[in-house]
Amino acid sequence: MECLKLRDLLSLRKGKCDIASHSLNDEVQNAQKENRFRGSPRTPVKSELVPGGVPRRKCCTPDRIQLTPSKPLDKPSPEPWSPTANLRMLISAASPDIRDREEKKKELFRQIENEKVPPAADVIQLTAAAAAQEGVPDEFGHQRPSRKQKSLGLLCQKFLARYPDYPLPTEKTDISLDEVAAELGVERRRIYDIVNVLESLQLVSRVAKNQYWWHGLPGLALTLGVLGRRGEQLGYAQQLAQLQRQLDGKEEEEGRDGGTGSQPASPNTRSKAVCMNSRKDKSLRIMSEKFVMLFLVAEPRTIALDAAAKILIEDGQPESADSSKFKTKIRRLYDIANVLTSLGLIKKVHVNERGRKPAFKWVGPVTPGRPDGAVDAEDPCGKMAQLAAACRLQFEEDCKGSECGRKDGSVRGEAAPVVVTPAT
DNA sequence: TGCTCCCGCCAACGC
DNA sequence: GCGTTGGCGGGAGCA
Repeated sequence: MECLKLRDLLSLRKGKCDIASHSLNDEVQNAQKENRFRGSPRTPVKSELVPGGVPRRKCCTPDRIQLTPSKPLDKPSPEPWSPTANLRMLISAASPDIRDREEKKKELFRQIENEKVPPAADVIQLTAAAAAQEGVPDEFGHQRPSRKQKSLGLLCQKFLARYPDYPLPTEKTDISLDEVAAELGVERRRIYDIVNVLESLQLVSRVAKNQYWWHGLPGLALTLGVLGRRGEQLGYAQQLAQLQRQLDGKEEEEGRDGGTGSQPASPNTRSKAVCMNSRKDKSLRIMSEKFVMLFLVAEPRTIALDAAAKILIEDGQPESADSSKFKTKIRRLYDIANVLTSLGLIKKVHVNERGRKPAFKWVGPVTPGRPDGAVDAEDPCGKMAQLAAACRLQFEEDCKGSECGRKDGSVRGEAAPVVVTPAT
């Protein structure tokens, strides 16, 4: 039943598959769209600020915004049984964690909307997390935001709060990096970090210098499907399992050689398609894609940070997996993880190996590309599996007859992936 | 003490 | 040459 409704959703966004495969893989087209801004150059968000400069969560098109300025999450949806509503309900029902997150999200929006005249720097404090932690007084007794209050995750939440989760297919929401940075009171550099990760999930796409389009969550299931399949084709599951075994057995050795002592994954498990050396290939967007791929193919869906870092380092530069590279990769993974956590796709956990080993657990929808539709141990009712089935159907429908459903599993703009052979 | 990750330098890139 | 983009690592906050 739910699946049929999701199929209806697809009819609204035909061609999304092309978009996904395009921006995931087609560097050439990315280059072509440089400075070719196809939409209206204005950023509607600015006009939606309350006098104090607090961004108000958008729920629809700019026109409708003026008519219905109240936030969408606190009011009944105008289309309570729309396909997207069904999907959201499924997601929400599937996990208490996700329900908690929704509540926190509502609280965040509530605070942002209710607070009056907050200077940009103070906006940082208007979050659920910030409410629990006061800023640190400086030498003048002023409250300066704590480290947590300035975190990328929190910044990402505020960023996300500006745009509707499920924009109408017809509406084009522009994002001006300069404006967003100014309104959130941060440097543009930080916005790049967020946008890059969002771009890896197709939640936004770059249309010109400083300009992005907001796509929102409707295409997320499709994107996860594509990433999941690519992850499988790249042999990430085998790499991960192999590395996990190595890490488990060589903890002591690892401590001596700076944390990169494990042998690189066998060349057989590395696809030529992912060899990366250029600046672009090392971008946060690519790294984020691969990080997500790891989650989508991993079983269980918990990945230690060091394991992910090793795979991502060795993916591109097997010969230079030194300690500094490892540390840098870890830093970047933290950046990515913060954004993914804000999106509610992963959550931080610790695996019990010699105290607390940082790891992240996938709490988002199960990848639709996964054939098993595996039921989480924490999902005994199988609601996640239900969502997985819905997502899988959506994914397959979207890809039917389109290039991203090529038999070899490759996607448009990308060479057919090399068949990988797991190392013995 | 080690984990976490903010911050901003500066180089690659594109026009 | 200049503005944009974003890799990178120092170092400080935090548990």
